[in-house]
Amino acid sequence: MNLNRHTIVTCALTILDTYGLPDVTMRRIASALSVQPSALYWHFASKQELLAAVAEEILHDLPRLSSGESTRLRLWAARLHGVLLRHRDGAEVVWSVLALTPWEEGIGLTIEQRLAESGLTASLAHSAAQGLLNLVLGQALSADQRRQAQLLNVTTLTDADDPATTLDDTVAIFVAGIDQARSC
Amino acid sequence: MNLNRHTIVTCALTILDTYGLPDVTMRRIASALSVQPSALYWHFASKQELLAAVAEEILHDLPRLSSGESTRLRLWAARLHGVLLRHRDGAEVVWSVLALTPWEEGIGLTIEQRLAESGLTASLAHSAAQGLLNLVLGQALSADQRRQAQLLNVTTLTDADDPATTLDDTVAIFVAGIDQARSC
DNA sequence: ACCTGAACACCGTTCAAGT
DNA sequence: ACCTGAACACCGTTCAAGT
Repeated sequence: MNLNRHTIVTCALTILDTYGLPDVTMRRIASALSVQPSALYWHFASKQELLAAVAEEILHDLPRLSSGESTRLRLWAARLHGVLLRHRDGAEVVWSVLALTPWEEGIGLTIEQRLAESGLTASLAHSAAQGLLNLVLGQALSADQRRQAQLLNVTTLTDADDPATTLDDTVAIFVAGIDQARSC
Repeated sequence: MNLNRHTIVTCALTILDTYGLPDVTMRRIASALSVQPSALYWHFASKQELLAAVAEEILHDLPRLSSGESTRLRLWAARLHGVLLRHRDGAEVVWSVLALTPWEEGIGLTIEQRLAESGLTASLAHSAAQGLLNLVLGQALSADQRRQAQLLNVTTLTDADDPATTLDDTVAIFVAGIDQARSC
């Protein structure tokens, strides 16, 4: 009783971190809040809408990439990566929500604008922004999946790969490629 | 009756292409084959195992990146992208399966080997291979998601973005970055 | 060896009805 | 305005039993 959107989102995040995305179900959230599943539907029209709010919460600490910061792309990418890895399955949640968000309203747009400022053609800026975003999300998703595989020790992994290092390596490569394109 | 693994996989692929991944359920496949759901479990231990076979089928047409082909990375990436987009939700299926595959047995390893041959350090070759794979998978996943959004016309998209063009743009950037790293 | 039938423990969502 | 209770149409998986 006395529910509100924020309480529900917080509860969902707790379940996410503790048990993972497959366990984030409407019934599970409801039961954790000692409420009927149908009660959630007064506050959210669907599970998708609830997950969108969860994704927003995950991205809340992420600073905007403001004007003139095209040189800090690597830093910003690392921060996005860090924010995603702070929650279990964070990358998957954000990705599933970003999929339904028009590009114009997503975080990719600010990257595109910085790249356009820094002298890329509009078309290349768009492609590069999309690529960089997918690269960071993809690395985070892979890291999450490895984390899960290790929990179930399905795999005997030889690598003690640090996700943050690998992320920075790949982003550095991509940014070097962008700089190359700029000078042509 | 008279089921076998191949028949089941083919049926699953048909449902995938026609209705999308959410509709690929054990019960749905069984009913399409006029069989009880439990019958599938004689041939596959779980849905995961079935999906792994589906992913293998999707990747079947993909040529291996053989020795000395590091210069054809762009071409190979385009082929992988193409294979993924040939089936609805293809990228998602392959990604979910690749997540459970040890790196040593996945398609990423061959990329890593080519890059190592071409003069990258072992560590960088590993990162770059992972990044390139995630980039291609990520672009394919995004393209799939846009395709779906357009089917439900959730979004009024301004872009007539060609996925293949964008893919090649981003891969070209990444490969340029790799070449840069090689010459240092 | 290969499949049926029935069950178990779940899902998301809807909707009349209560307070 | 906000929540309960009950239902609907689904899931993946197991397992005794049939042939």
